[in-house]
Amino acid sequence: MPGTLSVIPGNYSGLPVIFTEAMEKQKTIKDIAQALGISTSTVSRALRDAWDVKAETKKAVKALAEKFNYEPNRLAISLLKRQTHTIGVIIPNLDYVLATMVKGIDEVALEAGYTVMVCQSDESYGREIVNTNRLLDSLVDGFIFSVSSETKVYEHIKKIQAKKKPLVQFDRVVNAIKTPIVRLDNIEGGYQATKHLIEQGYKKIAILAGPENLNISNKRMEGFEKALREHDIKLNKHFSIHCDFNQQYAYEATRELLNTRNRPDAIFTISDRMAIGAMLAIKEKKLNMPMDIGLVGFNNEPVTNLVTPSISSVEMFAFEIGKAAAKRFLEVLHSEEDLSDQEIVIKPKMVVRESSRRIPLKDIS
Amino acid sequence: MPGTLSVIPGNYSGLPVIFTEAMEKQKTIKDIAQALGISTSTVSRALRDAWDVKAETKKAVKALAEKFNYEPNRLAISLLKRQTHTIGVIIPNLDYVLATMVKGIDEVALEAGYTVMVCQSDESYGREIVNTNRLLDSLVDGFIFSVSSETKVYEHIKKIQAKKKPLVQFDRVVNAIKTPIVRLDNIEGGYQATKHLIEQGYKKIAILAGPENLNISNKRMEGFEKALREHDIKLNKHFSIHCDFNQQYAYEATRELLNTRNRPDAIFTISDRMAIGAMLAIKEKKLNMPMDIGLVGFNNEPVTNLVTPSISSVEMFAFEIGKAAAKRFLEVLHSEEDLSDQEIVIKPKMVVRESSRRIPLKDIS
DNA sequence: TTGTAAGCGTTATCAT
DNA sequence: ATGATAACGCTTACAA
Repeated sequence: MPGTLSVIPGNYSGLPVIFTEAMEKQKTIKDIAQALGISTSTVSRALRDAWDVKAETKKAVKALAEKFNYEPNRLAISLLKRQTHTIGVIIPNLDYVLATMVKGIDEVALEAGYTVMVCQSDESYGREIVNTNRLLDSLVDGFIFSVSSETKVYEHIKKIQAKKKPLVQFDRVVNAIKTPIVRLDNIEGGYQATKHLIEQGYKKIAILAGPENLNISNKRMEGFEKALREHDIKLNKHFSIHCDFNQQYAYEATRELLNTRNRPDAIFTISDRMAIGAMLAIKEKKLNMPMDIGLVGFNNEPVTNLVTPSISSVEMFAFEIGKAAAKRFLEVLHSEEDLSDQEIVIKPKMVVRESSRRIPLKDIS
Repeated sequence: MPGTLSVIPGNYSGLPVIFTEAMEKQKTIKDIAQALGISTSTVSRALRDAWDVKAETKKAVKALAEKFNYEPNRLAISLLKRQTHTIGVIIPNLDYVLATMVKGIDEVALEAGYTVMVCQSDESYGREIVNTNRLLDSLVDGFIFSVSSETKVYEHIKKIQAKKKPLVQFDRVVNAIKTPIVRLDNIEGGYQATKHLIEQGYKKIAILAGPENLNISNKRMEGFEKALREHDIKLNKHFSIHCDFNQQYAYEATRELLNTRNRPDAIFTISDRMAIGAMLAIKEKKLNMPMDIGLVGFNNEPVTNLVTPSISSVEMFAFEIGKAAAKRFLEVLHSEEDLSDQEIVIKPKMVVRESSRRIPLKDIS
């Protein structure tokens, strides 16, 4: 919908805005100054406990400020200081993983006195652009960014950089854009999952990856291939499938896979939602997990524990990634050092559950 | 943590902020005016296509604006106009339901040219206050609010009203605060769920409700009681349980329930997460659903379809509620009418699944 | 058709 | 210890 992309600066809605009569004006420094018969600059200094203000004056000012219910106007300060103490967060959706990451970002930002503006793009490239522009002209101090699965052109992201706004990428990152990055070690994640399946005796392992333009998709697949190579398992082209990042597509892809003559004996999906899709197809075929077929997902979402059989998955420490991203952002903002070639890489952890445990654990009582 | 509650106005982080040398100044109207040798007011008017500007001048101004990559400074405009085109959204968490509602809010807000600032309080009263204050002094144009389960005192919300900021409550609303409201018909939801259980032949129905201070909790229970009354089932005090709004507590409460001599033959939980908790306890007891015991949840989250047996649940149309809340907010903002005694009430819909279907459907082929 | 000037609320520089 | 003034970037009477 290209129509919605064009934004008329300054007049977004077209609707009239009513200034309610009753709306009592918020008191300002000027009001205090007037009431006290002193100048605004003195008030300003008194309020901020400047050393060169008489104690007496300070007390009077503060008392009146209290009484007036005075609150400084952030807008005015922001305009003057050219910083809004606001972080723009662009994310592709609000699913479990991203929501968890946002919580992490939130926590750190709050602590540091920053407010977070979260814009979710619904995996739409167009909305991502709109959101970026909105936040850009809301004058956020910078961005913490995770691209949508649809995004293949990065002009809007480059625009952030052109405006010299601090920018940190997290989770779904674009390597073509040089910024500080906080992400999972996705190769390792794919590797761990696949290695685990191999160790459980699975020989014909398929992978359901996300769209090809998505970095995390390719990296997890890279880890998958690495594990196969290390164990001298030949790569079967038909077992490497790119499909859309959701349950339905994973279901369909799995159905096709299971209908081939030489069907896989294990499936690794790069998200838990996809694992659920795969599981539905597997159940439909009346195949037994983990005996007939193994299944491993990714993200370690709560749902993996709720289904039967429970689904093995790769824990990605979403909350930690969020926190790290926010911390890194604050560092970028407050340091002169160029951190744009630095990556913070979080190690994933394989969590084994019923869907892929053929060999019982011996060392558990 | 009362420490984090105190905010020093204007200096939140204490950290220094570096103005990068390379940071090329964003061009302003003044720059254009200077370059063209005309006044800023003419530029301002030209940019906004005022009638009283010569076509020629307009063209020149616009061309240069383009070339300069000019973008109006929202902060300055906001300061002048006293409105930020920003909506503050306060929510207790980012779980499925709220995330879905946020999507709805987002969609409407985006369309209307508003940017949304979402602050999630993690069910913490303290964080809710901090967030409210932050947004308040970020000068959002108003609030769309849903209280945390911990919130029992409403001074921070009253503060919003004292500042005459438009305020719409949605989903988890507080009746003590008089505002426009958008919510589910929770009584009806509780009623539908319970009536369904009764119709399936369950006689001893328990309810796991959330905390008592939560409106939705009490309303759903009210519906529950209404259905029982209508069917002449006596209320058993021990079957009405208030527990915390999460899986763990629901699990524990259910365990206790099932260990009583006269255990219930059906459980209605007012959220799906709680239903999951209940289900775990039921499975642990090796009771069969729906035969030995029936289970109905609330929210109709995707997970209800993924577990075995699938869980019956009450669909609450979260996305629609979000959209309606945003629409109502815009109405409040743009109209002089007082809408604060109006409620928009969305009707829920019972979705029957395996966990409570004892009587097979006849009219399905 | 264009320019001047005041103002939004604050801070900072320089006088006094 | 305090005040006057300019500045942040923009809009808008009002004057020209």
